[in-house]
Amino acid sequence: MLDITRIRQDPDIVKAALAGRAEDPGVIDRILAVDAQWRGILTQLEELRAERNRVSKEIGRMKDAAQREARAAEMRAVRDRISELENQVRQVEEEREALLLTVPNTPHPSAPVGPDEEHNVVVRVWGEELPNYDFEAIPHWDLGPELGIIDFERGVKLAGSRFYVLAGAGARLQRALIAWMLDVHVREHSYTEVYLPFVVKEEILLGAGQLPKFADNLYHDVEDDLWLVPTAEVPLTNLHRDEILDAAALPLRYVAYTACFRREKMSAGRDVRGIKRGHQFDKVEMYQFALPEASYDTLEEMLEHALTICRRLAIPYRVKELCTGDLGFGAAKSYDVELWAPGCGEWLEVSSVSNCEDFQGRRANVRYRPEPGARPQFVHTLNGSGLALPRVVAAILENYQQADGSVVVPAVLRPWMGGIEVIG
RNA sequence: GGAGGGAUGGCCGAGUGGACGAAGGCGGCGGUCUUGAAAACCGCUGUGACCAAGUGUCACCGGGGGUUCGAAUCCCUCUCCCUCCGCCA
Repeated sequence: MLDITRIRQDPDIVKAALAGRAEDPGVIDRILAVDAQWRGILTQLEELRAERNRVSKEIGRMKDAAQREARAAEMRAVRDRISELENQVRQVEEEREALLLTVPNTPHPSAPVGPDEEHNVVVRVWGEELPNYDFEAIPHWDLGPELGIIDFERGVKLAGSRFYVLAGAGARLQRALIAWMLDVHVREHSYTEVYLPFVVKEEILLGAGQLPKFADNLYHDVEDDLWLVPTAEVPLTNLHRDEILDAAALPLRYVAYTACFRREKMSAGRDVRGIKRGHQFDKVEMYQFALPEASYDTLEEMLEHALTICRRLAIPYRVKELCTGDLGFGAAKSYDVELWAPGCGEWLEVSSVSNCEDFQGRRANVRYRPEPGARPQFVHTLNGSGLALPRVVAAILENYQQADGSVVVPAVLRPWMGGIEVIG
């Protein structure tokens, strides 16, 4: 959520920033109009409340019953007027809040400007020598079933399209990746591992920015009004909801494994083959609560943490800086990390690392106190996949395949694979 | 799921209709004293909002609603926590 004070003070700057996202800047004018209305009503309301408080105290001190009743009668009218104004204020406030919740974050000035993903900028490429096979690399959706480690038919039987079953060494490989990534981030990158609920309340989705705009893409349990998490970022953002953190303790670093659930309504018909885009997938997520002055250093650092994983898997990757039109709703600046998959001939997005600045901190009310006695400020939050599992599995299968159809297990994973060196 | 008991400031804990944004204690910060520290004593110590920006006003005692001139206090409701029973990985 954007700061209403900032919108009041610099509406044109905010509008210009949103224009870069191909977002309708007219919403800012509507917010300003409702805000002005809200302030007008609030001023009247508070004046009346001040009068009521003053006179009520007088009444409490009065001895004469008739005089007392006369004043009380006057105050009954004031009370009714207050009640009317309270309803109006609440209504206008809700309207303002509802509008504010739909406005995306303003991009950082360093984000490349452009309307869509065509304008993202590749900033780094690693692994110049793409694998040069003396056989034709086949895609994971053929390789997996042949090895008996990915079962699409039975996934569909159980849960419908976009679900699959991992079996044997395939399931083991995914579990090994999760355990290994968590260990690397905990031991080498100083994150604290947390295990989180996979379902959350509506207000938690609002805090992270998935609601109210993206309800279509979420699974919702109507009976208990709980939502399946689309990413661990959602509960992590709210982990310190309504808290004032100790500035000396920042940054706080968390890493969590969760399953992620997405209805993929917006991507219907896209990426239907393979395990690239399913309704359920596993992910190891990095998250940091940072001081505002440090958050852009933190962003670079988190990107490195994700790239460390890629490099140790020895799979070629590239890093893209997202342009203003392709940034996620809450992000001010993002990098995407993609692994090369020679079988399907695609770069697979395995990580997105973002600085949301104080956008989520304000929505989830996570603050810190800069100095003892100083006013609390909103923290900056950063999230980054470290990494998203199915696509890493796909990339491993396609990069490590051999002419006989078997797949070599990457050296770093063997201790987590019970020493298995080859699948097949 | 059934029965009962709770929810007050960073923490503990008073407060059953009017001078209560809230006693007291602990913790924290500052000071006096001290070579230094401790002890003792003194002072300060929640969050947010609005504007006419002031020794200003308003709101907040789990959430929401109600009664009243006036609610931490009375009523309704929801959530969460605790105890006992049932069920269960």
